[in-house]
This record gives sequence, structure tokens and C-alpha cells, in this order.
Amino acid sequence: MSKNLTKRSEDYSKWYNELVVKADLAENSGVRGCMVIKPYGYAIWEKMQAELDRMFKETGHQNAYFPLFIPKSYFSKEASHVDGFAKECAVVTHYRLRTAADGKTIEVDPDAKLEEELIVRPTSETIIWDTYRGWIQSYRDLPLLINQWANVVRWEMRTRLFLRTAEFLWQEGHTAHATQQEAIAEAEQMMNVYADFAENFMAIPVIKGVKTANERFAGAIETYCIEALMQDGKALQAGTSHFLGQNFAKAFDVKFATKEGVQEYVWATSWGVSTRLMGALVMTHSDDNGLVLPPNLAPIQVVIVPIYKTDEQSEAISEEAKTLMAKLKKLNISVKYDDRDTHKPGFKFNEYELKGVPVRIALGPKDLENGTFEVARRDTLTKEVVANTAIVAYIQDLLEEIQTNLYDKAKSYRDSHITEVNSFDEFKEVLEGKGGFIAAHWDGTTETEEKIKELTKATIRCIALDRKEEPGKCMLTGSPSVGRVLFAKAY
RNA sequence: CGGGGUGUAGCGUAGCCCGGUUAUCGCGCCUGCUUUGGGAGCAGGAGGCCGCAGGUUCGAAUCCUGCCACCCCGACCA
Repeated sequence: MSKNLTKRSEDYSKWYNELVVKADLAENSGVRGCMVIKPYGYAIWEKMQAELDRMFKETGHQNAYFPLFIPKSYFSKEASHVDGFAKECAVVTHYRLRTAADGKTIEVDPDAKLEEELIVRPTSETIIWDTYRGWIQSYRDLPLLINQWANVVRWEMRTRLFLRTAEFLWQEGHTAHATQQEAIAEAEQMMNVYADFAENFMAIPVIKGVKTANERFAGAIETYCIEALMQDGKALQAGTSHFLGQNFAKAFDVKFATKEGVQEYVWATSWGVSTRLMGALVMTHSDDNGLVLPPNLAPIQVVIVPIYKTDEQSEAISEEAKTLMAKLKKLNISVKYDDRDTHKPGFKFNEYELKGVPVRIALGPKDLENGTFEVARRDTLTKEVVANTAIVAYIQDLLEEIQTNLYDKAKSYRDSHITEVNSFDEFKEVLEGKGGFIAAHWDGTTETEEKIKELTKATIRCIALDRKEEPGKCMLTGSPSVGRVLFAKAY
């Protein structure tokens, strides 16, 4: 990891620039923290969407879409939700514009004030549960397993590209179940889906766990999460899945008749991942030469760069390249032939490294003569000369190898940055030096958790699901503890 | 909203303290020739409400006042 990429997300801007640009929406509006997702960045998001969507459907979910605007009163219905959430929101107060007195500018028509303000959704629990009330009457209507792809807006005080933009894209799943047991199983299942997706598709190793009461989603009984570790030693919450109990059902009066004819409140879950995952991608794999994309996620998996001096060479190379391209496409490998004559090969090599394309093939007169291709891999930056008789199988294997290698590399970094400590001094030392996750005993109280946060800025990322039961003493208070929890500085 | 900082071309910047020719340099962009196995070279060219408004002055990117925006550290958070 280079010194260029150490301190904070801003340092990743060079990499982000391939994917997004900051939106400069207006000069004096205070509109900030939005991003324009460039086509290349959006292509990555689309691949993520497609894979997640497939996984959701495989686990029995369907997509639906709910309104962007939510009447203000909806937010008052679930007390703990309101208390812990929904403060920093964009609010619609008027519905019409008019030409100002100067005849040149547009102003808000003060006569067009809404009776009740509309909130631009920061998340959709309230409007979805209001809708579910009408959809659920009987146990035969359950479970209701719905996902929504949407944008949401949170008027954050401070924004950070990808990690915390004012508007972001995400999916939010909202399910209703007849029993507590089934809802908990659903919440756990979706956490597992997210972990599977992060690890096998994005090559980002994650720790599965539950949040402490303090870090829990407002309105949730239990928050399951996946936590990833970035190359600079800070943790990033990559996805969450909440067991909501009957809180929303009671707030929005969603009841069903059981087989026995008894009216009962339904049990709920919600779960989501966002464009923040693209930030995780950048901060997990990128190096000093730019982005590094896992093959499963790369919009372009293989790029072919021709090298030639004369038109005759160009034609012969082009023919060879197109033959190879056709073979690769048959195997569902996405391949681009970059025959632009406006840029030199050296420029293209660097450009595709910056974009993180996993495999680059160079094809020139020498190769034509020898019947070979020069194959360069992005993860290790190494090159091999491969005979054209073996090239297709070689590329196919290489893509899989790169996918595995990226995951292994990230995992070994992550694993070597989980440190067990037994005293608060040791804790502070590791936190300031090595960074990463720190496994320490904690007495289980919110007071201690807050105190540690205040003293060190570290938070409890999660109580890992696979932690071993191990009696110990809280590193701060000395009170008894039943097992270690994972602390880290987080984004 | 509290503390600190910054606004000069698409991007990155010099100049500001100590006011004075046509606002500096690099990247990028355009044209031409030569180039093409790791970000090409040379020559020519285009591009600026110096954040905005006011003030001081013969004269303001530079000094003064006000405002705005952005960045960093907090509070907030996927």
C-alpha cells in the first residue's frame, strides 16, 4: 500500500475519478455532496445490481417500487425510528414556481405551500409499512418478500464521495413474516447473501456480526452487518440486515389472521446495500497504478491493444484480434478491442491499468510472426507470452485466478490486521499504529462503549458471529466480559 | 452550527505580505510534420467576470469591508 493512499477517502480521488465526478449543481445553493456516476462507474453498479438481483430472486424475493415522497406524518408513527433517525432530510414544502418580479429569475410561489410537507425518502420503511397494511390480511399473504432499487437522500452535514453522498443509490429489502423465528432467519439469510456477494463477487472479505445496541438501526431489535477492512486500516460497514421485531407492524397497524383466526402483528426485516460498496471496492483493491477490478465485476474483463506501424500490419492484427475476440465472447468473457489510432499503445496500457481492467492482451508484428499474444494481468502487473493455440483456455483460467488472488490478498491483509489486545494502553497503541480491527473484551455497557469512542474515536464494529466464548475482563473498566468484540476506526 | 483553511483556464498551480507593462508555469485541448512493443517529440494555436458585491487609489488578483462557495477537524451517518 502506497503512501498516496493512506489517510482518508479524499486520497482515493484519483481512482474515484474513473468512476464518478462530484456534482457541481449550483453556485450558491448549498447543494453539495452529490455525485455524477460516469458510464464506466455505472457499468460496475449495473453488474452489482444484476448479481444482487439474481441472488434476491433465488431467495424468493420480488422487486417493487414505492414513492420518493413520504408525508411527514408517517415519520411520527414509529417512535424509536423517529428518535434515532430521519433528522437530516430534504423536505418539500411547495409545489409551484413562478417568474420573479424581475422577469428573469424563477422563485418559489409562496401561495403554493403544501398543507403537509413531504420528506424525500431517507429510507422507505414508513411508506412501505403503510402500504403493507393494505396488502396483508391473512397468514396466506405471508411471507411478503419485497426489494426496491431506489435512490435515497440524506442531508448529511458532511459528505464523502461514495461513502456518504447526499443522494445515493441502493436497494432496500422489506419483508413481513408470520413468526419471529422466520423473520430472524430472513435477516440472517440476507446478511449471508451480502457476505457471499461481497466475498465471491467483489472479492472483498467481510466479517459477519451483530451491532451493539448503540450502533443498531433505529427501530431495529437486532442489526446484522458485514464489516470490511480498507487498505488504510479503517473499517467500513458494507451492508446491514435488520430484524425489526413488531415495531413497524404495531406503528402502522399491520395485522394478519392466523390459521386459528387470531389477529397478530407481523414480524419484519429490512436490509440494504448501496453505492458505498463501490467505495469499498476501490479502497480494498486499488494500487498506485489505479483501480483494480475483480473479473466478476469488471465491465471490460479483457482488452486487446494492437501494436503496428503500417496499414498492412494493422489489418492483419485486427483480423487476428477479432478472431480471438469472437472466441472469448462465446465464453461470456467481455472483451474490448481498442483500435483507436489517436492514442499510442503505451498510453492505452496505462489507461487500462488506471481503469482496472483485469487482463490486457497486446498484439503486434512480433506476435503475428511467432503465433503468440502478450498477456498482462492487472493484479500482479506481470506479463506472459502465450501461444495462440492455448490462449483461450489461458485467459479463462487467468480470470478465475485473478478473482481468487484478489480475494486472498485482501483476506490475508485483513486477517493480519485483526489484533487481540488485553489492556487499554495496548488498544490505543494498536489503534494509532497498525490500525485495523482490534479484538478486545468489553463489559457490554453502552457507557463504556461511548467512553472508548470519546477517548479514541474507535467504535465497536460488530460482535462477530463466529467469536469464541471466552471469559475475560473489559479492557477499560475491568468488569467481566463473555467474549471479545471488534473495535476499529470506521468510515 | 463551532474551530481551522482555501477560492486565479477543463485540472493542478505561481503571483498576494511590499498595488504598477499584455496575469505565471505544468497537464489537458486544437493544427501540422515526424512517431507507435509502457503515458511521444518539435513547431504553432485556442482557452481567464483572478469566487461575488462594495470601498480605498491615478491604478486592485494583490489593501479594506461584507457576502458566497468549497475543503479539513467535530456533531450526524449506508
